[in-house]
Amino acid sequence: MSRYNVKEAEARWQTVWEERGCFKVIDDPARPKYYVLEMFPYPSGRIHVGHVRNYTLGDVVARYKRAQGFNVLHPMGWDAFGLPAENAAIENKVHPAIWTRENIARMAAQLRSMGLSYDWSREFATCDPDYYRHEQKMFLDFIESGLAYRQESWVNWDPVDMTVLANEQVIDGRGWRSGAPVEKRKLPQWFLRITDFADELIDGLKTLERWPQRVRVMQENWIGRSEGLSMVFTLKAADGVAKAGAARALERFARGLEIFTTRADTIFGASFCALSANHPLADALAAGNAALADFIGECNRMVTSEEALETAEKKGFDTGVVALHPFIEGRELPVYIANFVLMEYGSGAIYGCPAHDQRDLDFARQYGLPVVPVVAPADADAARFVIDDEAYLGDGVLINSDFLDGLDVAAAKDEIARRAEAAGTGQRKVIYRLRDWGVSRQRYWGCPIPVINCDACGIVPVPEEDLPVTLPDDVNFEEPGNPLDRHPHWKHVECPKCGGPGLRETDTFDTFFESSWYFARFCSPKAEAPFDRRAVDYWLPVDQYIGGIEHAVLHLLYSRFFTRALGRNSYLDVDEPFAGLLTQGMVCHETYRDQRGGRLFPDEVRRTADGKTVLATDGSPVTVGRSVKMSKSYKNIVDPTGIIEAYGADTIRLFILSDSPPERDLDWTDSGIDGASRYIQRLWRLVHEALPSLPPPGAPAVEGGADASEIRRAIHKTIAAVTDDLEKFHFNRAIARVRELTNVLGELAGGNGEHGETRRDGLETVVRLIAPMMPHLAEELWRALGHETLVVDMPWPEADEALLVDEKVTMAVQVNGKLRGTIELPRDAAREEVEAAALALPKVAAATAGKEVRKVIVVPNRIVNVVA
RNA sequence: GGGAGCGUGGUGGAACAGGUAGACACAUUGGACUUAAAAUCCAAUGGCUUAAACGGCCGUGCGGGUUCGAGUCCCGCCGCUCCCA
Repeated sequence: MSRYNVKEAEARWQTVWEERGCFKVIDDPARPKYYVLEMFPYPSGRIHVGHVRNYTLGDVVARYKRAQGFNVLHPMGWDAFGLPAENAAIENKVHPAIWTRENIARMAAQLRSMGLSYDWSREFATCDPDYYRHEQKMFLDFIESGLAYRQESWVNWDPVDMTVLANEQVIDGRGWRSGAPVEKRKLPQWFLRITDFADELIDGLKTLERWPQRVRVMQENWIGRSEGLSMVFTLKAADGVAKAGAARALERFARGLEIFTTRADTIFGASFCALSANHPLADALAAGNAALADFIGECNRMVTSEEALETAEKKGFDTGVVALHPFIEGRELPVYIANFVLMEYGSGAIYGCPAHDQRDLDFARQYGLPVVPVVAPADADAARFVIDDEAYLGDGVLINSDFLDGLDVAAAKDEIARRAEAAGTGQRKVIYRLRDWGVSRQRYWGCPIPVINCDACGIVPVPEEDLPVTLPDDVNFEEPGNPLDRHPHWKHVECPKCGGPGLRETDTFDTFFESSWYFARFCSPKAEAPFDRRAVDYWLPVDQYIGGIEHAVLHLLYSRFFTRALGRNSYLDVDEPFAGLLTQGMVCHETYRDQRGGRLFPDEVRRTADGKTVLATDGSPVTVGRSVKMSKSYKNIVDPTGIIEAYGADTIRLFILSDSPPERDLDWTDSGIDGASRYIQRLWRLVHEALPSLPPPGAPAVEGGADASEIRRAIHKTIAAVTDDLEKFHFNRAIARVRELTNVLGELAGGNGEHGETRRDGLETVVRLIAPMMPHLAEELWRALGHETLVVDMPWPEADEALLVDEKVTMAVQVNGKLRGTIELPRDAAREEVEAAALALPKVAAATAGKEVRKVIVVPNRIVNVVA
């Protein structure tokens, strides 16, 4: 028997789908829609296995929903702006636009070879001026509606490359490329007011029932809402230490020091105040105090991540200024500058209550400050409750707290807030960890920010008729710095308002800007307007979004915000862009090292007959390391295009879906690929061997007796199970179920031609069930089975409910919870009958010998437990 | 440090809602076919015990608990992963 010619068949069916326009979708309000989207790729040059996994998952969903009768939108495009193109320009002297276009062409061809059901007519790249012109208009509307604003802000500056670095490009305080120490610089930057939507973004998470819980938790933590109290403490110089400088500084803070706390209930345990090194009062005090100025300098050099703040030694500098306790007459709290207080959080000033905050406690122990517990666990002896080296963070009853004594934490917070508000010294306040989104990037390969700076008129938006502001092509990357800024004339323009000399903004947008609305553009990619309202109203939200967990916060949060911002500017009418989210796991592979410890690529090693892993060239031993995420640095990468060439798209698709559930990490193994390939050949053979003994398609089913009815049950149970599995994205289980049915049919294949109709039904069912997962093979076998139609146009098979329940059931019989045997009975047999059959088992009799049967538990059709 | 999750054969993983643990594969071993190999087909495959078993015992990270019955629920440990980073 011949073999399935994978390569020839896959190319042929891809052409057929293309020629017939199978996946071209039109808006049809009369039909239910389903929008499935995979996170579009950055065109880095080649697709990798992670892409293959992502797009395979999406394609299965798209094809399955299509078979179910949905009008499916399944588009693909390119997240085409970004830094790698500029790096390529520097390293290979190729223009970013050309590099990007070439990569897109190569990757699109690779994707096409996978047989994905995209509507390619909707393809676009975000670097198309026709795409980003809309984005520029949106931005101008955001400025108009107050959602975008410009402000001076700190950036990481690489003095050698003369460029701004993202946080992840700063490694140990040095630029990742130049290695030069990074400086902090203040530059005017554009921001989007995402914090305006903080509460909405939190509330919206509750509606996203088809999102993974952990992504919702991550976003909630990222936004970090906390409710607290802002209070003003009166300041004065401590006795005997007043200095001229301090006095002047205090004059500026005559109204007091604003502090923020989420634990106002602990106010009676306060023993000090602490300021951020960047607090204006710190600045003012440092003016007359060199030691303090030094300390502030030291704090500024410190890494200010939250992690570092948690673990670093708590350090402070006593300013000699004291704050008056708002509720204890005459109590003075020393004011420190402390390295663990952030200016960005709250007001940049806190009071410390060491007994109930670990950082405050560490600090108090270091500087010998009092530690007074004011909250004790409800069951503790208040008089003896002391704090050792661990702060008490739990709930409890207030002690040592004057009028708060006896209240619980929540009531105490409330009472303090009430009194502070009544006295005019405080105010309830909600603060967020989330900061506004800085969108300015000092880069060439991005969407130009469409504003002009004029000395006379200030910031002037580029008039709508002048959009898009496009990038100049004639740039060079030979010199450091932003080519847009260096360009001889690009930035020099007339001010649209006064006609005087103006300067274009030379920054471009953060590339998260483009990815925050691409899903909406896919609804009407060719529209003159950014969105055709009828199209977006029909298609949005995305019903199923699929991508990597690494975007759990930024991209997904920005998109949720952007959708709302577009709503506020009347572009769209949905709140949540992605109704369902599936986050796929990483693709992993073993790692290899040679004898000298150098890393090896998987294709540099081979397995010997006795199972050892050796170097392919000389057979020397290789150390096998554990499986980790595929990456260039570990060299544990596999090129999917090579696999597709050798084994076909269906094989790689089957392998990717087979073993691991989509959310979990997937271990890439060569034997897994072989196994997938074997199944494809086996199914092809099974169908072709059966063909001569099958009736023609469409022949009426005939009753074939008990055997045939068993097979029919197996077929319909498989349909029901696979359907359920696909609904829940349990693709690995779906494949297991199909393989089971294949095994059942395989045992009949060489038979004498009995039950022809049933066997045909079985094989056709398998073909239709695998169609979303192995679409080329399914078409090939569908045609082999004598059909003129395409399986891609066939409706999803439906299970016959009547065939899902067995007439006979096998019930397990336990004695005291231990399995002793099974009994076979008609379904829904009477309880007495079941009991009698169970007790009649010799093993049951043996196990209960000499004991009294106290109880018999019968779970209908499942289990009998004899308690003796 | 805080948060989330996960621990099942040699391996990836099944087990819906507490009811026959190990489906489906991979790997391995034995056999058939073949001059031979590949491919394919058949069989075995959690551990211990046993000559062998349609026998017995043990078994879902560890210790306890709830229940007629626990991989699944509860409590306490141990280990790993991810996120905040």
